[in-house]
Amino acid sequence: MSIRLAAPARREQILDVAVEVFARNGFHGASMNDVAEAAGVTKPVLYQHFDSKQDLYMALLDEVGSRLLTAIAKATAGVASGRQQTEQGFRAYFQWVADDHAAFLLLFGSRASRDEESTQAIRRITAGAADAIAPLIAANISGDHRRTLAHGLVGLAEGVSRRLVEQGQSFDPLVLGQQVADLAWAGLRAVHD
Amino acid sequence: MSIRLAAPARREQILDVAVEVFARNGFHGASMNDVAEAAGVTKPVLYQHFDSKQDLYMALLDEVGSRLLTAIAKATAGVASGRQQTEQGFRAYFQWVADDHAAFLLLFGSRASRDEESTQAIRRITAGAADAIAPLIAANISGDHRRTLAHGLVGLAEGVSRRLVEQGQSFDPLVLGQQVADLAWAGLRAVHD
DNA sequence: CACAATTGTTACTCTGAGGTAACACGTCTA
DNA sequence: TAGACGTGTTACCTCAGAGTAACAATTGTG
Repeated sequence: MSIRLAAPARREQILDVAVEVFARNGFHGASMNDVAEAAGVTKPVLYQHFDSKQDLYMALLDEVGSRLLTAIAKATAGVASGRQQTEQGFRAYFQWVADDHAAFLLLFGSRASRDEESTQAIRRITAGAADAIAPLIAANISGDHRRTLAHGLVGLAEGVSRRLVEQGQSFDPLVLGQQVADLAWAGLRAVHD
Repeated sequence: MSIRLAAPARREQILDVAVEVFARNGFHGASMNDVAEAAGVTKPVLYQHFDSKQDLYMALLDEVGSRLLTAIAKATAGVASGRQQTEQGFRAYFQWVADDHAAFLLLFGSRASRDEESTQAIRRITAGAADAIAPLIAANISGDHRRTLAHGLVGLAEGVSRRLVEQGQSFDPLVLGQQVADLAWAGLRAVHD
């Protein structure tokens, strides 16, 4: 028998290990048994805390995604200039990636398998990030077009991060954030209609 | 009994419909029965042409990915200036997306579920695209760092496309390519060490 | 200590789906 | 028309893995 934990603590612990397991093996590649084993527990315990595998997965996406968006929002909150917002936003993004590779892989890694429901959840997250970027485009283009380009910049951060994480390279989020912000900011200035 | 087709024709037809089916439902969301039904045929026929579901999937990724890389290579081949290469490259990318939404979703859509093998295949494709972009960065930075930023620009195109395709929006690849190239080129110029 | 509530395990059910053996139908050639 | 070859179908096997019922151990409370 494993160490007993009170329900809330067990729930947290399951979430913690499940991020790792799903990040490593993907949704379909990881069984509930795998998660249970990683938590040092047996399968029915998981079902005391989550209705289904899907339910567990969604809880993870929500938790991890809101951590990302919150980090970006906090980082850009007190900053006035668009240039600075860009830099602080990307820094927060890369800081989040550096702090928790598994979280990044869960949301954006190549093995993040997705049914309709989780696709929506992840869309909400990227859309949230894009909404933070869209206002920084000065050019006089339509709101929709603006959002499309903003999604491109979210993809930019994603592409950079995916390579670094998958290669297992360590990086300095401050430096990287500044460099990507340089690129992005200059790019944003160059947009015209 | 369905219409009889000669083996090579049947194989092609299966590949054609399988792109659609996998793009719509993802690897795990689509069963071999689904593919067979879409092809107007029964399951064992699939296994006359492909060893396994995985084998079929890999054939699709290879085919579709090489079409993308070839299109980019062709578009940038005869062009001298980096600025022009950037524009032609992105235009080819968006043209490919516009021509075949399903192909894009198969490789980069949110439902492209991936085991180790297909992850590698898709990495090879994005790496190929990044290799085309990397030399365009003028700044004196390390090759590795250069490739990282290049992967970012691949992600840029991916992020833009994903939004447009998932929203079902039509777009002009020439115009979009130019706009994204404007952004990317200005960004690339701004990179420094 | 008694016994209730909570936490955990063993051992199962059941379904979806990948894969296959055996057979049937068509078609082409002699 | 015989029969060989290529193409397709029916009907099955098999197994991983989600989910659960019944039971056991632990902890807290009068």
